[in-house]
Order: sequence, then structure tokens, then C-alpha cells
Amino acid sequence: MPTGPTPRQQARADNIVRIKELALAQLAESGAAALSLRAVARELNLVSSAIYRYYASRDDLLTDLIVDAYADLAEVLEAAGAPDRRGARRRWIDTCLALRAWATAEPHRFTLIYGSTIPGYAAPEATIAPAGRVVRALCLPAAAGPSAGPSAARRGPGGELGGQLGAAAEALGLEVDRTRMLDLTAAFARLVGLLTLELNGQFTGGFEPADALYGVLVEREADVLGL
Amino acid sequence: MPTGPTPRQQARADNIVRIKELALAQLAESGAAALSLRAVARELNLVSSAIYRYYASRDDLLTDLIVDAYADLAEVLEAAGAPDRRGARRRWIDTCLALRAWATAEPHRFTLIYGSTIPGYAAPEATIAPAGRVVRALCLPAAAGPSAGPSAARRGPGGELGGQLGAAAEALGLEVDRTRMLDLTAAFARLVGLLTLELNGQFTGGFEPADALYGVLVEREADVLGL
DNA sequence: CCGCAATCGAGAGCAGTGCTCTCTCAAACC
DNA sequence: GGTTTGAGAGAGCACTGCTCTCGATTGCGG
Repeated sequence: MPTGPTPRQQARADNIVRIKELALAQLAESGAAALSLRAVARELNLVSSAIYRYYASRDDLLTDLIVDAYADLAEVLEAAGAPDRRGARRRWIDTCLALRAWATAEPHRFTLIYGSTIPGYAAPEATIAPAGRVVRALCLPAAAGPSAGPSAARRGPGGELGGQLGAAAEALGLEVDRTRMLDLTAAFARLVGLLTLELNGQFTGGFEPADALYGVLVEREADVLGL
Repeated sequence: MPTGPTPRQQARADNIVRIKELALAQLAESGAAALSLRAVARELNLVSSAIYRYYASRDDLLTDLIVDAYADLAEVLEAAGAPDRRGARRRWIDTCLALRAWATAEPHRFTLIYGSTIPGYAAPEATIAPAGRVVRALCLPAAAGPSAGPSAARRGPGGELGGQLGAAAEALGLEVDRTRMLDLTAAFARLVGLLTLELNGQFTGGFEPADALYGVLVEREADVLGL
């Protein structure tokens, strides 16, 4: 019979959850730079050194939060773009709107994954798969489109760029040709770019709130993608 | 007669320059989060408290670096897009390429201005004008285009978005109608988005280096803008 | 059921940070 | 020449990440 977790394991799991919650709260109000392990420990009525029983370093905690953020975002996008009676255009647009809704609801988590990283800091191995899942979730509703088809997966731009696009499509498990992959990549970059600018206040005074702008641009993306 | 700066003023100016240089060097190798005033003071053979004669706080120094980065980038873009015998399309493309060249040459400075900011941290007044200058420099070569004209500056989408676009165009001193402003805003967001993703290593494994991708997408932007 | 090993928290401590305050000394100005 | 202004030194506070050691508790194997 499958024995449940021992009390100790349970307590440990609970503590990890609480640590993440508190860390997320700190993140939301002061940003990633101000995340303090000691402060988390304090709020947990733990002595500072005890935190290291759960995370070997501050970066480890951050990495965990990043992975969680990717996973949550991917889930949201997958739900928004799930295949159903809606047409591809509607699913694509809903997915894009879900992206912005998530980003504006949790700006600290969005900037955690798409904001600036430290120079020379390579994304830990653990984060690349979840990151890909987000890209895939966003692209999937728009994967089928002009010149797309299972047997065309190898066609499209040749040369270096063609190889990169083909590899990227394959890595994401998207059955699209290279031209389509180029369009999807561009669309992804545009959306993330727009949100990054908005969240960083680059639009302050001009486009606050940017709902209308975003709405129009998403429609345009749909047009460009032939949805 | 205009007396030159006193030795004291000169020494002070020199020190500020040296502080910025050292800070930039730190930024380049460890990121903005790791910028340490004490470390800068140490390299300057100064005791830590003496730094505060020049900058009242760490944030003040960062703000200064941000303003400088905007100014430098704007200068580069203005030079790349300066009116001359080249056609508008060529000038636009050259400007876009200059943007990427600057961003990849000084990734720490690019992420300093377009990377993530701290939640609740409002951009200091001093930074918004230089930020606008960059936008203007990028848009200028593509300002003239379909449906554009001095007397059309008020036309284009109406409603909330129309007002925002009109105000933005006016604030930047761009003589474009609102439709054009929408296109320019979108193009700006796309380019910055793409570069942000690239510099943050979101393309690792797929599109490194992203020269080819960027080149193709810039050509496309030119098409969309009717250049 | 009992002993041994793994785990956890406490506490002290190190090196570093931003920033403040006071003091001294030299340069600049009247 | 006397006085004001500015620069640097030094000590200190509160904080950070992280390490090490040392009891105490838990849980597993014999």
C-alpha cells in the first residue's frame, strides 16, 4: 500500500509552500532585487540560517519561483487557447488577451521571467523547458494557417535562419513550416515586447491604460497570421 | 571674460566621470542589481562615505546612468537615420540595425533602460524626456508614409486610443496621423521586444545568433510601414 | 522496542552592503 | 588674512547572504 508522506515530509512540503508565498509577496511589493531570505525567515518565525535547509541559496529560490511562473502562465494560456467550437482566430485572440491579463495581474512574475536577467547569468537548465511550454501554448492556436501542413514542416526559408526556425519548431513540437514559425516567433516577440514596455512604464502619460492599444494590435496580429 | 571652471569644480567633474565609468564597468559584468557604491569607492581609493559627496544614493547613480544610456542611444539612432540621399526605407532599416548593434554591444545598458524595473518605482522625471528622444529617433525615418501629411495630424482612430495616439505624437513632435502613430508604436514595441527576448537568452539554443531573424523582421516592418 | 542516523532549528559569526554622522583639513572666496 | 565652503576620513547602524557548529527531534532498520 502506498504510505502517505511522513509528518516530517509533510511539514517540509508545507514550509516550502509558505516560503514561496512569502517570497512572492515580497516580490510583488519590492521587486526581485529586494527579495530577502532573512525577511522570509523572519516572517516564518525561523532563524535566518534555518531557511538554508530549504533553499541552498537566494538564487535557488528565485529559480523555483521562475519555474512556477512559467508553469502557471503556460497553464493559463493553454486553457485560453484550448481547442473547442471557437474558430482559430478567436482562440488566438483569447490567448493573447489571457497573456496580457496574466501579465497585468501579476506584473512582478511577468518581469521575473521576461524582464532583465543578470549579464553572464545562464538560465538554469530547469527553466528552459517551462519557458518553451509558454511559447508553445501561445503559438498553438495560430499554428495552423496559410501554407501550413504536416508534410510542409521542412519547407520555408533556407540557410542558417531556416535551420534555426526548423529546429525551434521541432523543439516545441509544432508542426509548422519555417515561414509559419517565423511569423509565430515574430508575433510572440511583439506581444512580449509590448507588455514589457507597458509594465516598465515606458507608456506612462501616453497609453495608460494600454488596453485599447493592445486590443488593436492583437487584431492586427491575427490579420497578419491569416486567422 | 568667462572664467573657466575652478580646479575644485574640475576635480569634481572628473570624479563624477570616473565614478560613472567604474559603475558602468560593474554593471557590464554583474548587472544592475550588483552595483555597489562601496566597490566603486574602493576602486577610486576613496573611503565609502566619500562617494556620497557625489551621489546622494545608489538610485541617484543609476538614474544618471539611465539618462546617459538614453542619450547615447538616441544619438546613435539619430545619426543612423539622418536625412540624406538614402531613401526612407534604407534610413529606417539602418536605424533598426543601429538599435540592435547598440543593444548587443552594450546589453547591460539596454537592459538597464528596457529591462525590468522595480514595482512601485516610478521613473524619475529626469528620465522621461531622454526616453522620448529615443522613440522619436527611431520613428522619424518612418514618419512619412502612407496617409501621412502635416494636415492629417488629427485624423486616424478616434476614441480613447485615438486621443492617446494623438497626444503621444504631439509629445514627440512627430507630424503623423493617428493611424501612422499606431503603426510606429507597434513597430517600436516589436523591435524592443525582440531584443529583450534575445538579450535575456530566451532564444538560447534556437536563434543564437539572431542576426538573420532580426534582419528578416526588420525588412518586414519596412513592408508593413509601406517604406 | 531501541539505538543510530538523518534532519531540523538555534545561535554565533564573517564579509559585505547602503547610508548617516561627526570631525578635520585644505581650498576658495571676500 | 580670516572665514566660509567643500572634500575626505572614520566610526557606526541596520541590514544582507551564507557558513559552521551544536543540541534536539524524528524516523527507520535491526
